[in-house]
Amino acid sequence: MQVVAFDRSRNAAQQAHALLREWILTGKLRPGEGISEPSMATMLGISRTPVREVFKRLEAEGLVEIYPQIGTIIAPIDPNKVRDAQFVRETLEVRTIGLAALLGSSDQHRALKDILVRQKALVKARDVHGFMDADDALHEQLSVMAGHSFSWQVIAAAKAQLDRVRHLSLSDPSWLAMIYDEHCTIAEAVIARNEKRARAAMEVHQRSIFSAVERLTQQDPLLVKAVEQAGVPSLLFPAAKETKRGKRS
Amino acid sequence: MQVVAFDRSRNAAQQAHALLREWILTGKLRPGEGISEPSMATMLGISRTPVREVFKRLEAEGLVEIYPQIGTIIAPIDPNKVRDAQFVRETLEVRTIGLAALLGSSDQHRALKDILVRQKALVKARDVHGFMDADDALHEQLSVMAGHSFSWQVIAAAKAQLDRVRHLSLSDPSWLAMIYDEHCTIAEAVIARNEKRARAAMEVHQRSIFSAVERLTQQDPLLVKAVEQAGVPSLLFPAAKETKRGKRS
DNA sequence: AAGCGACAACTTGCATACAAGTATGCAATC
DNA sequence: GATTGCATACTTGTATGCAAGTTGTCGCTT
Repeated sequence: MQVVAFDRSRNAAQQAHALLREWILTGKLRPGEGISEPSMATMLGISRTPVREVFKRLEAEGLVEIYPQIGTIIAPIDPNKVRDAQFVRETLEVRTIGLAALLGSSDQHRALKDILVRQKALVKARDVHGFMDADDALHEQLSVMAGHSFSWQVIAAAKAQLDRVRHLSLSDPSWLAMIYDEHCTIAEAVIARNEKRARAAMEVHQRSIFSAVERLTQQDPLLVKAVEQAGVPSLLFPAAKETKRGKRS
Repeated sequence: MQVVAFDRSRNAAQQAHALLREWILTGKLRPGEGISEPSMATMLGISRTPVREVFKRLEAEGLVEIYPQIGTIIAPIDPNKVRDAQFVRETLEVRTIGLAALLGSSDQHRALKDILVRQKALVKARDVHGFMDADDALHEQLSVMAGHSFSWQVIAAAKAQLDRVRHLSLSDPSWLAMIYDEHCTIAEAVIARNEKRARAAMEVHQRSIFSAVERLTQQDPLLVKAVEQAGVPSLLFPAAKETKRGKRS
């Protein structure tokens, strides 16, 4: 029960959301693990209200599942949900990259290159966290270039599901280099204003996730929601810590 | 300050969310109008906590804007946001309809026809609310047929933005018949398993929104967020009701 | 020993009180 | 008359207490 220090002068709920989201995406909180509002509140050094707000938001993002009067768990990997997230992201980003290739200005091309330079350094430093931030920045920049900056929010929500699977499936950060290479290919095509090649490169980039779910299903089946099993939450609390259930006073 | 009766045995926040969302989409709560957690709580006969939860959720859906320590307003129509919602919805639904045409089973074809029969009656009855529900049901069914049922949630969020503009722009429900006709064309193509025709019909269906924003901009400019104006919330409270600001006791 | 009932501890949902910040109207002043 | 300072009532953010429901364990009964 480690207490995390927060900046009291800034919004507690936002900070807590960013933190928990990162913990879930990076696997520090594992699928199926039980969490609760009071325990998380004391852990973060805040009250239940902002924690509750964060839980609701994470539920909307598909990262936790709340069972009223029972408990809350980190959402297990649902292959169907991942498939659909992949569908949403690929569909939007492939069309986005086409527009970005057609509409991007040379200023925006420079911004793209800057991000890639930053990413190159982060790959070398094995900084997974920083790389994922830069990854988001790059894809957001592409949405801006396509003239649909708001659609990035939709893409980001879908991307979170996929990033989580990738992180759980591949603990070794060797995939950073591969993604960086794909980014370079995409950026080249965009800067060359070659719509067709950009779309093809983006498709390759997107499809590289496919195998991760299967790998995860094999190496750690407990994290994956069985297709027929509707949901038996009580069976998914293996990480119940110092519980005091049943102990008479 | 009318008090709304809630079913106390069911989730208060969910009911309140459905209600407010409908009020916003149908224009009962107009863009720019100020709302507050306490006043809405007393109006709905519940406490601030579930109301606050609803406000946060509506903010995530882009239907309200929360300014801390200042107030909350029904989100003005942001042309850029509408454009991007249109982009997201069109991109996803056109690809979805193609898959639905290829993959739909005859059982699902029957379900599609059933929805259309229901819609026909609702058009005749001028039941806008019921029609919009059936509209959602139809588009959700298409997502299911395409094998991506989860993506409906994304489409629905974008669709809300567009439905709101349509409702504000066209108070006369004559557009129901037009939409119904477009639905019939789409369904025909899907049942005929004609992917290309289905996609074309869906594109037509989607593009019919475009003119609505411009019409709204002309007929009621106050509802539309000016492009250069970053956001002056205090100026957007023309509907401040029986305020007691400044009255000494 | 096996089955069953009661209870304790936990969960989230809701209500309410307090805290911090902001805008508005009034009043005093220049 | 215009401006500045201040009091007041509003806003959302946070903390906490209570209520309703579920689960698992203990202990009694059979």
